[in-house]
Amino acid sequence: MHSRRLAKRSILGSRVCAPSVAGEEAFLPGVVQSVKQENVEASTGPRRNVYTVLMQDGSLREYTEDEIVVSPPQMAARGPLKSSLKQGSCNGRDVPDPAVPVEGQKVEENTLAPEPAKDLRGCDFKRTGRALDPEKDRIRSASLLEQKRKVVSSSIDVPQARKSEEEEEVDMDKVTAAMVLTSLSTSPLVRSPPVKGSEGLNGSWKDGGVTPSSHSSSGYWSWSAPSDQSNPSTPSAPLCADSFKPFRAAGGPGQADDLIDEPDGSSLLFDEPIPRKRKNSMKVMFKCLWKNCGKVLSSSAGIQKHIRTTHLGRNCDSECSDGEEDFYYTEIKLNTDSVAEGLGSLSPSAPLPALTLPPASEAGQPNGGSGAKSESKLATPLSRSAPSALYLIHTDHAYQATAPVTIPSSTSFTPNHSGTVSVSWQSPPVSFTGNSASPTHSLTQSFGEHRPAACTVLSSPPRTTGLLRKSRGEGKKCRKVYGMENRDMWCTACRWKKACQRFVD
DNA sequence: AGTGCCGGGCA
DNA sequence: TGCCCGGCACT
Repeated sequence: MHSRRLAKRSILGSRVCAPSVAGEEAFLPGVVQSVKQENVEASTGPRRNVYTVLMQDGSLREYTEDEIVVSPPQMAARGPLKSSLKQGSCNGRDVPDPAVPVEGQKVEENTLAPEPAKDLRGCDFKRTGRALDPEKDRIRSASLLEQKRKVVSSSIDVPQARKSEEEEEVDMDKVTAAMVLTSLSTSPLVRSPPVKGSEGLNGSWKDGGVTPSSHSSSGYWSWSAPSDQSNPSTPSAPLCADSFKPFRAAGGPGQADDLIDEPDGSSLLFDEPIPRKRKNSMKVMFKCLWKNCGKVLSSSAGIQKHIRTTHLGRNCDSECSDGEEDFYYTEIKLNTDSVAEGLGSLSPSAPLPALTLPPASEAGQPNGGSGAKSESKLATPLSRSAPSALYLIHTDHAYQATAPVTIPSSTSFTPNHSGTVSVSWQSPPVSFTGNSASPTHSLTQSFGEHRPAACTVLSSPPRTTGLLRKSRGEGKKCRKVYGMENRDMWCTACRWKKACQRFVD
């Protein structure tokens, strides 16, 4: 401790004034070159310092501390160096330790006190100096601090326990910068355009903290119905999602991705690093990014066709596609383990039409029934409504005996005994057979055993009686003509409650 | 409710 | 086979 303090107080290199000739009053300027101690009285007597001073004239002389004074430029007040040095220990406890080697002092000076002369100002010096030239002292203090800072920063041995506020700030800045860099390097959002924070979904696909997109629906990640995307031609990245998609907090990634995985790192939608999943648990799906759509199909062809026909208004096949539809859908991977849930959550939120397989997607198959059957197991729940709709349509047509689908490739004309011709449409194949309805009925009035050929009904059983009855004749009948009172006048058929043979329509 | 007519039973 | 009728569908 003493050595350090002593060193700081070293006057080596200090400008001093010393008598040109010992004992004279004339002082000449010089620079202290070295200090040595000598004991005046061997063991008990006080030891004194002897300073080697390089005088202005180039001569080296030795002076005791009593003989030299600090040079005027540094010391406004002249005085014995000794007093100055001794008073350098402002607290009085710090008496220069004679035992400290001069060399040690030099070393200390070189590293810690580049300008030892300034340090010569002890507490008293500071007081006096300040009193005499406060401004100069202030500047020196500032300079000293600066120098000390430099020295400390360059020294390996500088204790780290205590740092200046500036240093702490610097460290904090470093830490902050490191954190920022870390988050930037790990956050997917940095690379994907911010989209709207939507349904939390979306983030879902949607989500937690920061939402994935600013104007797109999350729909993407959350499977919820897509919100509106302002520009259909430029579907915004969802982001949902996950999007959307939330600015993943630390430890976040992975959890939110359990449901959906993005295989393509280039995708704007699912860009963040995702824990690898077992391949067999992933199902690739294709999601339409069109505004207010969000339809999800299991095949790229299907989604392309959907986009082409539904959004681009092109009814042509893929051959005439220019590939534009590729911009409006994205490929997503679903964890099949949770597909059911995903679909379940999807159904309620997404518009039904968007989830069903419209005829357009099965354009090649006029027969809706078969198309529905061909639907993949996964897509079935999504397209459940389509087949039923078709079914109803067909049954309805059948009921009206004009089944379009089964339009008669051939019509049969059946002459009956009354000379009229009955026309019946024989529907192709299928499972049901029965009398054709109105067409026949209006043309003929068949009696007894002979009935027109049956018309096929696709799915709904015609009537409870099984066979379709001929439509009621519009013309007059015996009952009407003769009335109940004249039943005797009726034709036999009418009496027998059979088709009137007398008044045939 | 009235009417047309099919299907079935019976003689 | 003829007669009769229950019952259904349609108007």
